[in-house]
Amino acid sequence: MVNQTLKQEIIQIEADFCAALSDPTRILILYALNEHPFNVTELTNELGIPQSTTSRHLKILRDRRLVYTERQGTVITYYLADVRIIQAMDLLRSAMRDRLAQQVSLIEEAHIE
Amino acid sequence: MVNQTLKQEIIQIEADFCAALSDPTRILILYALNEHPFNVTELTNELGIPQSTTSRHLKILRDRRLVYTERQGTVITYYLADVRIIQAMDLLRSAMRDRLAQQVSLIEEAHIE
DNA sequence: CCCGAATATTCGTTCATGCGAATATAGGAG
DNA sequence: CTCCTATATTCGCATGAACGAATATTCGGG
Repeated sequence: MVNQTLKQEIIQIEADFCAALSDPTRILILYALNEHPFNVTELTNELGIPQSTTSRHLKILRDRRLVYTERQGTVITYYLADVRIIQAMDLLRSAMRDRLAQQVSLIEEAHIE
Repeated sequence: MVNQTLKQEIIQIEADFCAALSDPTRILILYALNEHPFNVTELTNELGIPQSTTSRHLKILRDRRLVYTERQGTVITYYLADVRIIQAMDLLRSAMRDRLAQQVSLIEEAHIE
């Protein structure tokens, strides 16, 4: 059996990976990069937030290998590292939608009675 | 086009959903519930943590509809709400594994040179 | 109605995270 | 070497999340 400490570390890495996804700005960045690559200035304009905020979020995504970069001169272009990240988000989104729909219908039933 | 405020709220809900997944204890709980349902005491023993901690985490998962409950007397059994949650985690896990493997091979290449 | 077991909540503390402004660094042009 | 643009980092602050101990609630049995 696998070392217990190792297992805990893997789970911790997985949690960190998910933590990267638990911020609205970073989700928007990932979905944007899923459309096509962007550089920092473009993303900043796209999101309408300060440049330092964009860079801070990109660092978090970069450190966790959710995105990667290419430099052309002073411009740095960001790419989505793996399409499975978006696939996972879409799965969560569909599960979430069903949970919320169920919740809504329960509320509606309650009103009828 | 969809209301911008509404879009932001949906993204926020999605972020909250992911935040529920960004804690090692909660990930362990979800994978455990994927095997079979557990009640609070069983989960507490399984995880080896204080009972209040288990309940606190379960509340977070419950509020976000990642799990649901059934009561039998004083015992409350927890169920995984949607298998897609685990599917999404597995997708993220496989993407993560590839990123880490790539990182490791880069380090090994650096040693050779 | 009271007790005990199961579960949930509260409390105070500690640690992590997000923010925008300001500042620092890096690279190309001249 | 200097300036300009693009990007990254630092700073102080404010908010949020996790923890364990202690306490509260809920339910069934007697």
